[in-house]
Amino acid sequence: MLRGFGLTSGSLPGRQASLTDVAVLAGVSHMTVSRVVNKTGPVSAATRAKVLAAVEKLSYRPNSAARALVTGKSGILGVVTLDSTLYGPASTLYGIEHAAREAGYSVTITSVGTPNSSAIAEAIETLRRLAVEGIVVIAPHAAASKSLEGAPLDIPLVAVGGGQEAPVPMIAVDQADGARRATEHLLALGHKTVWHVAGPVDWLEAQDRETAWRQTLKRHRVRAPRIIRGDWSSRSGYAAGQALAREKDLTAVFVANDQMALGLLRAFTEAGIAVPKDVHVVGFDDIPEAAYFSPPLTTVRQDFIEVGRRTFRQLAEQIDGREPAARDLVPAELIVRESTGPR
Amino acid sequence: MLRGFGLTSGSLPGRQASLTDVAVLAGVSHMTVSRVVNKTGPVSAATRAKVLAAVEKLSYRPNSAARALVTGKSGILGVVTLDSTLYGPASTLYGIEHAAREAGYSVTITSVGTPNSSAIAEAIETLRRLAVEGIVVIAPHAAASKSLEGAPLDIPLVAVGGGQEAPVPMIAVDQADGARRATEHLLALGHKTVWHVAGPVDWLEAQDRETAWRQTLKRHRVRAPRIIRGDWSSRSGYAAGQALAREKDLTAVFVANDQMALGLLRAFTEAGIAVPKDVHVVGFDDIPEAAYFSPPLTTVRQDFIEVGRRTFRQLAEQIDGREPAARDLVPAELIVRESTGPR
DNA sequence: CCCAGGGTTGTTACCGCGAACACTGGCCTC
DNA sequence: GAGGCCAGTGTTCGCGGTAACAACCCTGGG
Repeated sequence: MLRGFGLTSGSLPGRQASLTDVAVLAGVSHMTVSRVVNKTGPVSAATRAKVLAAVEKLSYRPNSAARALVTGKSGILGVVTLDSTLYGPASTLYGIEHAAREAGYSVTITSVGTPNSSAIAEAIETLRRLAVEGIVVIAPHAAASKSLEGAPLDIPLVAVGGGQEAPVPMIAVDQADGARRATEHLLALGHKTVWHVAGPVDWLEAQDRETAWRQTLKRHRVRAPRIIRGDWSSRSGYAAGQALAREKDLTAVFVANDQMALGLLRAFTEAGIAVPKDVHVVGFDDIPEAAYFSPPLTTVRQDFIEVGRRTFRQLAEQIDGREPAARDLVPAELIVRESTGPR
Repeated sequence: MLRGFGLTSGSLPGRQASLTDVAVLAGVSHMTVSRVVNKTGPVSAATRAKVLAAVEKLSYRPNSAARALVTGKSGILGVVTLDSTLYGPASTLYGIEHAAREAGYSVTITSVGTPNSSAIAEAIETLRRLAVEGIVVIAPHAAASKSLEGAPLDIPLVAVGGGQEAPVPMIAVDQADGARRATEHLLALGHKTVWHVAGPVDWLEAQDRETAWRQTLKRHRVRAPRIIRGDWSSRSGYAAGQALAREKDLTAVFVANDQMALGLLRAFTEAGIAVPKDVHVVGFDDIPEAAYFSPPLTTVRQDFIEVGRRTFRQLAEQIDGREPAARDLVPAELIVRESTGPR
C-alpha cells in the first residue's frame, strides 16, 4: 500500500503532471480542470468525475510557483527567530505554525544567531525575496526591536515580545503583570525585600520584568537590593546563586527565568542554603521541567501557544487589509510550588 | 536611516518592480538586467553600473515564484517535525536551517502533533505541493519510520533519527554507542547491575537505547532488571523514580533522557535516596541544564548541530543527483558529572 | 417559433523570469 | 582583406497557472 502518497500507477513522464496534461487525458480544456481543482465556477458532475479521475491517474499536484506568479499570493509566511532552543521562542514558533497551517499558509523560518539590526534586516530581506505574504519577528531584543523602526511598511509585519514601544504591531505575554505577581507573591509571604536575578540588559523582556519588580517594591515602600544579571542560562544562574549566597539578608529571590533559577538552586544547595526553608525562589516561564526541580519551582507561566495563535491572527488581519490592534498582551499566571512553600 | 531595508526614494507604483521595469529605466533589455542580477554572462562595466543604479532606485527584488516556475527549482527545503519543544528535534531543526541557509536554501516547516503514518504522509504531501526540492523528516518514531516505507521516491528525502532499518537515507546520533557508553560507565564503577528507565516504546531511539543497554549487560553477564518505561517527560521520570525507590538492590540507573532523569532525581530526593551516595544516575542528551541538576548529571551528549549539518549535506547530494550514503551515524559522547561521582 | 438567460465549457492573454539562440561589432589571424 | 571568434546585447519562447471574456448548449416565456 502506498498510504496516501499518491504514487499510483500513473505514468512517470519524468516530470510532474501539469493542468494541461490532466486536461488532455480528461478530454477537456485546462480551465475546466482548474475549475474542478479549485472548486471555482460551475462544472457538471460528469465532467468533474472525468477530471478527478485524470487528476488521480497522473497524481497531479498544483504548481505553487505558477499559482503564486499569477495571483501574486505565495501562501507563505516568514518567521524570523533566534536559533536557540530557548523554551519561549520555540513554543511560540509552533503556535504560529499551527495556526498558519490551519489557515492554509506555510511557514518558512529564518534564524538569526545574534539579533542585531543588520542580522534582522537581512533575515527580513531574505524572506521578502521569497515573496512571503507576511513576516513575524520573534526577537524580544532591544536591538531587534530597534531594527524594526526602519522596517518596510509595505508588507504585513508583526513582532513577538517586543517591549513597550515597539514600532510595529506586537504580541507578547504581559511581562510586567507576571513580574508583579511574582514579586507580590514573595512580599505577601512576609519578606522584607525581594532580590532579583535579571536577564540580559539587551532583552526587552528582561527589562520589563526588572522594571515591574522595581516598581512593585517601590509601591510597597521596600528598598530594592542591587541587581544580579544573568544571560538566561543555568550557568549564569549558578554564578548568580554563588554571589547571592554571600548576602546575609537574603530571604527571597525572583529569578527572570526558570533555567537560571535551576542554576541558582544548585548553587544554594552547594552553599548549604535550603529552599524554601532559608530562602524562597520564584522563576519565570514555567518550562515543563520546573515542577521537578529540587524543590519544585514557583514560577510565572507564559502561554506561548496563545501568543502564537494571536500572532497569526494579527498577521492575517493585516494581510486581509483590516487594521489590526497595535498591541495585544496575553496575561501571565503565577504557579505556586514548593520553592515558596512553608519554611 | 533605513538600515538596509531598501525602501529608498524610488517611486512606488503600487507593485514590486519587475525585471522589465528595471530594464526600461536602465535603457537595456530585461535579459541584460537578469545577467547583472544573477552574475551570469558577460556585461560591460558601464552597463552593469546603469543597471545596478536602476535596481537600487526601484528597490528591485527578484520574484522567486517566477524564477521557480521557469527553472523548476524553488530553493525551498521542507522539514517535517514534531510540534514539541523537545531539545533534540528543536536543535536538529536549527542545524538544518543553518546549513540550508548558508547554501542558499530556505526552510519551510510543517509540524505534526502525533507522528502517525497519515499525519506524516499528509505533511509530506503539503510540502510537495509547495514544490520543495527536498524533504527532511524529523520523527524518530516507529510509526513515522514505517510511514516512510511507502514514501515517494521521486523527491529527495532524508530521515533523521529513524532507527536501524529506515527505508530511506537516514542520519542519526549513534544511539547504541551512547547507551553502551552509559551502561559500561556504570558497570565500570562496580555496580552489580544497571536499571533502565526507557522512553516510549514507539520511539525508535528509545528502542535503540534499550537494546544497547540490554546487550551491554548481557555481554558483561549481568542479569537485566525489569524495565521502567516513561514518555520523555520529567513527570514520567518522577513516577519512575517513585517506583524505583521501592527496589532494594538499586544502585545504578541509566535513564533514557535528561528530562526524565530530572524527575527521577526529584523522586529520589523525596524518598531520601542520595545521588550519588546511594545510587548513580546517568541521563541522555546533555541538555544545557543537565550540568545544574542536583547533582549535576552524568549524561550522553548528542551533537544535534552536526546531525543537522549532515542531514542537509545528505539532502543536497540527493538534489544534485549524487548517490548519497544510505546511513550516517554521529558518535555520542559520555559527559561525566557528579551523579556518578564518588559515593 | 424566436429570443433571453443561465449553466457549462473553451480561448486568449498575461504573470516575471531564464534558456536558447540571433545579432552586432571590433580584433585577430592567415 | 575575408573569415572567425568572442564579448556584449537583444529577441523570442514558454514554464503552469488564473482572470476575463467569448461561445456554446439548453430551457422557458412571450
